[in-house]
Amino acid sequence: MNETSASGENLLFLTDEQLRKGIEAMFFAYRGFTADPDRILSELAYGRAHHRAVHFINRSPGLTVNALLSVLGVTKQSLNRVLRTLIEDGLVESRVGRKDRRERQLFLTEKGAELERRLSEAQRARMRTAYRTAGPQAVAGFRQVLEAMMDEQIRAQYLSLKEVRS
Amino acid sequence: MNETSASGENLLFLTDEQLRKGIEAMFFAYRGFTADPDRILSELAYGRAHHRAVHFINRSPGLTVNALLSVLGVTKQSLNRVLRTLIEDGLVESRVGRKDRRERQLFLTEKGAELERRLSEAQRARMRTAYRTAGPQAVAGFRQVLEAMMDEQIRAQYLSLKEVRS
DNA sequence: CTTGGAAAGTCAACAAGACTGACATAAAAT
DNA sequence: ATTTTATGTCAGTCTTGTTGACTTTCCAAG
Repeated sequence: MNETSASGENLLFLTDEQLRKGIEAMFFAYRGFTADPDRILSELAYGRAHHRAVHFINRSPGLTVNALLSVLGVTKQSLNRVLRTLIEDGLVESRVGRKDRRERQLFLTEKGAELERRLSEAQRARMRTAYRTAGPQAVAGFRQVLEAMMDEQIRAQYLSLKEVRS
Repeated sequence: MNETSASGENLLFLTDEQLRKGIEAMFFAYRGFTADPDRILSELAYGRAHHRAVHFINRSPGLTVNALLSVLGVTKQSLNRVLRTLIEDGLVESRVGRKDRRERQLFLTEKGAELERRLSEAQRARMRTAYRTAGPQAVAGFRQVLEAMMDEQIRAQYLSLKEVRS
């Protein structure tokens, strides 16, 4: 009822109005975040699902289909359609697993890596600009809040990949 | 190649790897951000599109269809399907515009407001927890980066609603 | 060694929600 | 009177999610 009740301490300053603004900021920012890759993808008759698959295959070459659909949070049937077109178009290579031959290991081809670079460069450019505009301290806060917003298991997954691979 | 090259200044610290982590943080956090409302919506055979419509009608009662589809960034055909079900189900009321009788002004019914509260409370709860975990300074940075990530016109739209309505 | 799950992946069919295009109606503007 | 604007609707397409049913491969218990 009293909006100014938290104005002194500034630690418990979470009015519903401020939370609502945060919610809308997420919504609008996410739209900006996906806008540039979306434009590139639509030229090629691909969608966001293709982008995500290519992104994570690039990040972890050789990961299995199961690992990929787990990180993407979709069903294997849904992923499979996307994956099939990427393989048909020669962007992704699917090799039979070395140890377990039921598994398929996924890799980007040179052509796939090229698309990945194009997409992620567009996305990074926007992120870079936003980071520079907001400044280093803001970036740290940005990451902290986003991490706190993730589901538990997802956050663990995310944090476990925080280190750069050699 | 050398990761520590930016460790001194900490102003131009934007390695591709750090940008990639930011991109993934957005992806995973957005999933968390929508997870709670999605669960509620699926019980009711609604989707995210319904949530967004209800959210913005609640924020700006009496806004026109045109204004709504502009803020949502979808076509009228797409919005219309969602809006029709919300009106049929008695969550949204569409009144002929007072000044311009071509326009329809949109309002939540009590039932609609109830769903809005349920959805936004779930979302606010997560946001509140994330904010408290990260702290006030992080929250400020979070908002700064998100604002910088929006498209120009969207940001203007967003900022113009920054003030609390009476 | 065989057989009977279990696990990984694929195929088929369906649904939500986005899109475009065409058209209808009513009201406002010229 | 004519044109423009705001809204709604119908039809059809696309992406990307879903479930269900199937094949191939592995492993473990008898």
